[in-house]
Amino acid sequence: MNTIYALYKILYKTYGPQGWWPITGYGYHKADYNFPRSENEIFEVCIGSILTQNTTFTSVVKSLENLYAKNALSATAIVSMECDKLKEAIRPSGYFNQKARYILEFIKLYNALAGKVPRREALLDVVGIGEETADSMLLYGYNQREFKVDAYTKRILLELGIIEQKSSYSEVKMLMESSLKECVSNEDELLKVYQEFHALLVEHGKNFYSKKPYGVGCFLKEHLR
DNA sequence: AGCCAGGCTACCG
DNA sequence: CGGTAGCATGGC
Repeated sequence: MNTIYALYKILYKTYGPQGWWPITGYGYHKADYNFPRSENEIFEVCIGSILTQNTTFTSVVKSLENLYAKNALSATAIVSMECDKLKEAIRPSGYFNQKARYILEFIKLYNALAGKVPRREALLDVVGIGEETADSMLLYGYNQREFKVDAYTKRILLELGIIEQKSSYSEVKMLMESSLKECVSNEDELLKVYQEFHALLVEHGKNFYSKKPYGVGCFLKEHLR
């Protein structure tokens, strides 16, 4: 068992299953991996992935509920909305001008897919979709084995001395994926580990890595010694 | 009052 | 290439 997988086991034992990605009208679905359950739920995860950029998820929930209340939580409904109405609905998540554009740009690709799984490269070609957002859509919307790296992931691994400050997104992603593949041979199990691990890192990050100095009281440091 | 949040683009050197 | 201002609202 390598360090990364050991880290996962500690977090899972501490916090348990997280049930990401939460779905409007249902919420988190702990220990139930049969999500998303429909085309519209896949779409919702993708839109949520854009909305959550540099924003708390509670704000995203408000935006998604605004869209839901307008019966506009689908690709066809959003493109037929007035752009100002879209902005109004997603306003709570911040950056509503750019995010409205990003959503409309994404929908072009989404419609062209006709239900198929997008290639990572195709997602990255969409304005407003960077590496983390692409991996978020693929991992939680399309159940693809793509590890999602975020600010907490880097912050925690840096504090533990596992990566360096200058480590790039793809370097961290590859480290996580190669380490986990060594320990988890079953592909379905590996997908679950990717989904839970990222959520667990966020939960742990909120607890010990949101304000400086980072890592005060973090028990991972002791466990990995 | 000020800092941070489940980032990305555009532009700089 | 790596580094950073700007984007905007809400919560604490």
